[in-house]
Amino acid sequence: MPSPDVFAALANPVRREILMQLRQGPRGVTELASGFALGRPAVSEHLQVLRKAHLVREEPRGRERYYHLDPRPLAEVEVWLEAFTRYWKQRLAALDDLLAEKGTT
Amino acid sequence: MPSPDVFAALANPVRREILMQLRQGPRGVTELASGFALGRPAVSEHLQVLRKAHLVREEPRGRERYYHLDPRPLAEVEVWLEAFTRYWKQRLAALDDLLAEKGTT
DNA sequence: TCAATACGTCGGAATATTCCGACGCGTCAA
DNA sequence: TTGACGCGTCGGAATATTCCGACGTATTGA
Repeated sequence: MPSPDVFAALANPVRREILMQLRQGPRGVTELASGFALGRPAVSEHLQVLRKAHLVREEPRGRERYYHLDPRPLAEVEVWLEAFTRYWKQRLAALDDLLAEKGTT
Repeated sequence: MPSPDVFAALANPVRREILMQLRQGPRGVTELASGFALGRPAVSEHLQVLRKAHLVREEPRGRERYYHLDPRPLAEVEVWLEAFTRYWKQRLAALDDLLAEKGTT
C-alpha cells in the first residue's frame, strides 16, 4: 500500500501538471489525459495517488467524474519550506552581525 | 540516469530529515547516519541524490567529508507553491465577490 | 433496447528506488 | 609504517513506481 505522502505525490511531473491544470477548474479524466502523451489508465492512476494525498476531490457527474483541486495539503509542504526560509534569514542575520562586529572592531 | 529533480529529492522522508539536520551546521556522513536506523551506505546514497539536486554541498576536511545545506534549489518548490497560494486567494476573492453581489441584490 | 462513452482497476512488464554487505581508497594517529 | 577510521561505490536483492492493453460497470442518447 503506497503511503498518502504529499511530498511523494508531488514527486511526479505529470501529477504536478495535473494539479496546475485543475487550478483552472474541474476536469474529467479523458479531458485531462488528452493533454499528456499518456494513456487514460495512467492518468487515472495518477489521480488515485493525488486522491490518496487528498490533493484532489472527485465529483461524479453522470457518467463523467470531475476532479477538483484541493490545495489544503500543500500547507504541509509550505510549513516544511518555512523551516528553510527561517534558516536562510538566520544566515543573513548572522552575516550582518559578523559584518557589524568587524566594522566596530 | 536519475533526474536531478528537486521535487523527487524531497520525496523521501530520510532525505528531508537530512536537510533538516543540516540546518544546524555541516555534518559528516557517519555522524548523520547515526541518527537513522540505516546503514552508512544508504545515507551516503541519499546524500548523492541531494548532491545531484544541488541541495547539499560537500566540503572534504581531512578524512571526513562535511555536508553543507544549500537551500537555494528550494526556491523552485516555493515558486511552484505560489501558484497555488495565488489560486487560493483568487478563490477567496471570488467568494467575497459572490457574497458582496448577494448582499447588494 | 443498444451502441457509444467515461471511468476504475487488474495483470503484467519495464524501470526506478532503496537498502545492504563487501571492497578499495585516502587520511590520521601511534 | 601500520592499523584504524571515514568515505564512496559496486553488485545484488527486495520493493515501488509507472505505464499499457484488456476488461467490467455505469450512464447517456438514439
